Amino acid sequence: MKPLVQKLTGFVRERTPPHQGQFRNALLDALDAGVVARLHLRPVVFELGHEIEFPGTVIDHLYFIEEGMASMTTTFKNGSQVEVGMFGYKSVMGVSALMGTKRSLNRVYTQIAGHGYASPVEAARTEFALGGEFQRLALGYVQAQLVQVIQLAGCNATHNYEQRLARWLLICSDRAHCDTFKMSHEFLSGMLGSTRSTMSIAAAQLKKERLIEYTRGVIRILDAKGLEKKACECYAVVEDYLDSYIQFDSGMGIAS
Amino acid sequence: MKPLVQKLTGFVRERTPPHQGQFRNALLDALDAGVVARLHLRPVVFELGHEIEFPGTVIDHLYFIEEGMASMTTTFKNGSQVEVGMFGYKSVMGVSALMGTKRSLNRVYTQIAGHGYASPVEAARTEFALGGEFQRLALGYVQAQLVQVIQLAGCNATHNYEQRLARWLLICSDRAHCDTFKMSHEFLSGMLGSTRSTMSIAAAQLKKERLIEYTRGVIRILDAKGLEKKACECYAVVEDYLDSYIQFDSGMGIAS
DNA sequence: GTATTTCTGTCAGGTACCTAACATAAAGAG
DNA sequence: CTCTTTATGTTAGGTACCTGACAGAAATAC
Repeated sequence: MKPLVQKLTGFVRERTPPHQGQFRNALLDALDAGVVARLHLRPVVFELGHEIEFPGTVIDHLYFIEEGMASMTTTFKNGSQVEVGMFGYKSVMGVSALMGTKRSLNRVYTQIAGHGYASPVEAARTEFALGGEFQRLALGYVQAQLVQVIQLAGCNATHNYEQRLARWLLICSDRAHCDTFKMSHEFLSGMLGSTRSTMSIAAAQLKKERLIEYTRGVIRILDAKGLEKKACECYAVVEDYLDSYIQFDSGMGIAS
Repeated sequence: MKPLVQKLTGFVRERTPPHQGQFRNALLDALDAGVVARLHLRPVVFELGHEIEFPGTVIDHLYFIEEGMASMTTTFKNGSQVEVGMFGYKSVMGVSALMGTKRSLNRVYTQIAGHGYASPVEAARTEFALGGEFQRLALGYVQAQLVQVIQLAGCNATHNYEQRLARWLLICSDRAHCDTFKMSHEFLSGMLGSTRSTMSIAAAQLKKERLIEYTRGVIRILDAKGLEKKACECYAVVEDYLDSYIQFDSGMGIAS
């Protein structure tokens, strides 16, 4: 089996910055300067394929992505992997360390190179224990992660690969603020738990409809709106929630 | 489409009680009497099909099951439902109310009738804010729920219906402490996002191997060990974590 | 008792996806 | 430039599952 992690540098075209504030990580940006100081942030670079968490390893830092994207996968006994989460500039990685877990339960690794900040887990735990804004946002993010994976579980049981590919590309684009990624069909098949030939067929269909274009390992989204129509509703559900969890007293209960 | 909720009274044979302590809900049982008093518990009965949470509705109580089982489902636009979580005597329902969400996001309803306790959400929030044992356990449970749904997402993408049916029956048995359930193949197909005929074939195979037996809407597990071999590993992963989250400083990081 | 409903067995025809090849062409290595 | 590697197109044959249907039998209603 080919390695899932591949070279991905270059080709990441920047879109508009997400915030006017100090941080491009939405969660950090929502925090007061005093809180941020107590998190003892240290800038970090996420190199392509860098393993951020590995099952069984002690979680020693929380990570806030500013640019780039990371995936969480679960590995089955037979060695096959499936993606079960995606992290970007609206995410914190390692929150399970605040939930009573000492060691990582899933593999998390960089899919699109970028950078961000690390906070030592003791500092984060101390700040969390104060019960203030940081606790509120961290818990809000945990809930957002739960919403995502709930939707994913349903999606995987129900929707076909063309829909799921469209969803994946859109989420990837949102997480990383870019519409062009360096990734092969082989790689995508690993993310969606499918096969290379199935991905080629699904991708060819999306290309035919002029929603995406690609050549040898580079995919670009041409028509995000059209892709969204093609994708299952799971994309919208997940993104809507992620957009809302940062606001205090938000519509996080969603009316419908 | 037939209603998913069906009559289920009777046929629930009791197994050994889970605890020697005061509560049969594992989480309540782990709490000090003082904490329990502050939760303002009120006994409740979970009648079959009773809706415990509904999307968009304000969460006003947390519920601790002592007997019985409840499911969480997600509903797609086309009306189809898939189960994305199961609750039993090791669970709390409504924890998202402690995570910053006011309104329920998914439907939760009783699958196997039983009873338990309700705690008004204000009391639970106040106790949670103290940062003590209750907070620790509630967060541990949220993490356990995350582990479950992560595994489910992978399982739905990877394993076949025979394995998934075996897993479902085992989890159901664990949640409800019983090995005989009143539920039809039609009902099971709804839970697993499949069709009645597929479930009939999968169930017939398990019956042929003498792992289960059934007649017209009543299923009994004959050989839990054998069923566990048949089931995918997802069953063991989920149950192991649920067994461990209550112990303080537990193996919740799991070594492998 | 009879009539109706519910549950399960089964099957025919179809779709989605898989396995596992083989072919082609672009990119990269030397 | 040549050779190798990598990415994609494509296909043949097979499996798992779906749709939709029909039949028989058990449970329930009357």
